[in-house]
Amino acid sequence: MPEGHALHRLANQQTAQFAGRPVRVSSPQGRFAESAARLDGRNLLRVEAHGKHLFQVFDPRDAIVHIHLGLYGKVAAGTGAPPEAKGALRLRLIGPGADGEGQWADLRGATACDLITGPERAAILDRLGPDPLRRGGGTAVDGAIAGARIARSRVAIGALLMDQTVLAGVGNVYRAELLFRHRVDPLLPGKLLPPEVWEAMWADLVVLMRAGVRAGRIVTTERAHRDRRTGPPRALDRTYVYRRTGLPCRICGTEIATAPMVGRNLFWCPGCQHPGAADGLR
DNA sequence: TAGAAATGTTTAG
DNA sequence: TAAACCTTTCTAT
Repeated sequence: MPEGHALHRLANQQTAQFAGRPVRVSSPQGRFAESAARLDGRNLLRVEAHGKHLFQVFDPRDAIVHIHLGLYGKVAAGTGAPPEAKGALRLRLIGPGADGEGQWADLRGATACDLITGPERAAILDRLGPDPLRRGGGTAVDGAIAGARIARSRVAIGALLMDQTVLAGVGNVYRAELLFRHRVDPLLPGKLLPPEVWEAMWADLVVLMRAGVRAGRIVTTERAHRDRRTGPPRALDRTYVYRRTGLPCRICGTEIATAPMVGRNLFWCPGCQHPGAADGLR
């Protein structure tokens, strides 16, 4: 489930599991075997997320495992004895854990799993826009940096939100939900988005993505947040428009529409999201 | 059992 | 713009 919130959650989890201790590193599938052998037994200093990228920093610090889950990469993790290694298991970490109980984490299906250097990591970070979840991210300054890019672009806001050089961590779900929450037409060119609307969207994104890290999934509906004590929300109750094609809009009843945009399915409400409907323009 | 789709990115043309 | 990457899950047959 890899939008930015999932990677930050994963970084927190792996830091808790392994940081500051020696880690057994292997690649049962073989594809990462050479690098795994070089890392095996070394200390894992920390694990960090930037946008949708994960970095496992080993001692000495110039040895970094760069992971990008892509569309279907997954990490399974647990305590105690790891399960029998089967299938395409790219990377397995095993550590002693803080209390001596064994910790393990298995990576499959990732687009990227590479051993890189500090400068290579810096080059990746250079390509990324501000991340609403980075420490100090979520500040108005970071929001303004992304906002400046948006304000001078003729590209549609629905495309800009997916551009990781504009801002890092938003994917197809947050894109659709954020646009709906602010009643923004996805086709609106960036330069026509009023600055005060972008400010509100950025602030909202910080709140939504932090909630996503805590919950381990994307929940954007007020109703699901309100009802959270009655149990976990059903999938279709968690979103306003994402994957709700043909269902009535929760606000106005219009059928939710879908069409490809930047190679991905975009979902929106034609009744709520049209020119002139955005925050601050009502 | 087969097929499609999925929260993503890079590279080639 | 399309293909490739490579895995799981859901739906249809």
